[in-house]
Amino acid sequence: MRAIRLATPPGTESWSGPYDDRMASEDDTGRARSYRKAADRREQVLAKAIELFAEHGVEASLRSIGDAIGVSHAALRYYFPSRDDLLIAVYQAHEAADHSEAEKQRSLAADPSIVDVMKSSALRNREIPGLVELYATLTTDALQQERHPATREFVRERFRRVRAELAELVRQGQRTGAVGADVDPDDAAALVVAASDGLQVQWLLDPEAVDVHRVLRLLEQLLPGRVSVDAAGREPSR
Amino acid sequence: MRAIRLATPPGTESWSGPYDDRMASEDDTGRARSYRKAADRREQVLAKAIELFAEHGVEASLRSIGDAIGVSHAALRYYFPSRDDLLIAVYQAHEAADHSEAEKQRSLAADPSIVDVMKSSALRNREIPGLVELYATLTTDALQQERHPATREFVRERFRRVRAELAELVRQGQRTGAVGADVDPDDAAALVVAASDGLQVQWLLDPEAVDVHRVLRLLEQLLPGRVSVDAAGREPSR
DNA sequence: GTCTATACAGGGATAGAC
DNA sequence: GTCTATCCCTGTATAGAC
Repeated sequence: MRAIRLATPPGTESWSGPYDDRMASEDDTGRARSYRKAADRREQVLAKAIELFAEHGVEASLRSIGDAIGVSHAALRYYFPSRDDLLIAVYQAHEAADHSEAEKQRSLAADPSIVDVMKSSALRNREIPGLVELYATLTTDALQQERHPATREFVRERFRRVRAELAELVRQGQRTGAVGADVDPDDAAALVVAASDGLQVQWLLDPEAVDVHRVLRLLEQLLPGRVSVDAAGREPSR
Repeated sequence: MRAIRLATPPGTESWSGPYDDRMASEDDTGRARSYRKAADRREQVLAKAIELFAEHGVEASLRSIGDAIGVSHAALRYYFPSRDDLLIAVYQAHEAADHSEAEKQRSLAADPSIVDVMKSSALRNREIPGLVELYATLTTDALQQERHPATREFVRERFRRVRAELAELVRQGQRTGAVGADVDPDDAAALVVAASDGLQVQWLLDPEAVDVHRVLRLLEQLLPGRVSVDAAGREPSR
């Protein structure tokens, strides 16, 4: 239906078997031992959500997910208190998978620049436009305080964390002289995140018109800053 | 209820009087002469929408707007085919007002740089977070093809137009030597738009953490590019 | 502890009143 | 030409089955 793909994080493969009622077994207290079942169900919901978001974009409804696994839409809210929480969980599942992917690549090229990080992230994202759409949606949902309080907190914290990590990379670059000393690390971090996010939105809307990777390369050429660039017109070697 | 303000564009002041049924008068064909009325009604709906979006953010419902002017929510769709069209109209009303404001400021400082344009826009936007929220919402709604086709077309065209205008500014800057010749104008335009949009989202979420104007100034310092910067560490004079 | 039934408010859409 | 009634499909919320 839609040319949108999401990465399937490890451990969330679709559960094709019939409903496995482990509630039948009981422990010595006589209470249903349903922890394992609950965890599995949650995984099943998450996996199906990833699948349907990949197929139909963020527009996939809770009812469609519930139908697909044979429960009512209300049942989903037992595992995910709101649709927002499910969206967040899907994004986090991707984030975890993407992080280990990034680790793998990072071991190849040590001492990455701030833009390197975003560039390789952007390259990976090209394969999963559905996820990028979901991320962008979370980001603006977060602006609507009363309708999306959970999303607001999640996105706000994520921005803080990412900015802090990137600012640290900038400081490292300044110590090695790769980045100009006149660049404020926090400002540079905010700038790179903003550029990266904004470019991906433009790209989703107009893939022919905007090349995220190329524009980020432009930013990379600029970012060394005037101080170090004055020395020479050299390429950043990383 | 909410510390959100939108600019009230000229000609859309709230219509406080009772319902003015000009349909009573007829022209020589005997048909109701309702053009004037329809135009007024549309203005009234638009004004009330601006008011309620300012008060409650984008979350204001069609029903609340309809209630506020004494018609059913379905009636609004006679003037605005969908809620998206109403959102777009509100944004366009702002855009028009903002454009004449920008013209006024531009006459003061001739030959503006590409970032100058975004900087002064960002300064004006600081006063109207509700509008910035609405713009950001339009932008990601546009990604959802089947749910928001009208928004998609509007936003896509707007991005194209803005990028083209800014790219032209970059070319001007390259002719005067203010911008390095090694900077691709289209890429620079996409970059500045992306940074500007992305920063405003981060600012809305965390006003203490991100200073849009200051980060755009950083980008401005970077943007002259290596070629012209190699010559000297001078400030852009504009 | 896990889930269904059900009700409600929101946006979208249509038929039809007048 | 302007608008209401009404229906469908969302996500949210609660009561209660088991």
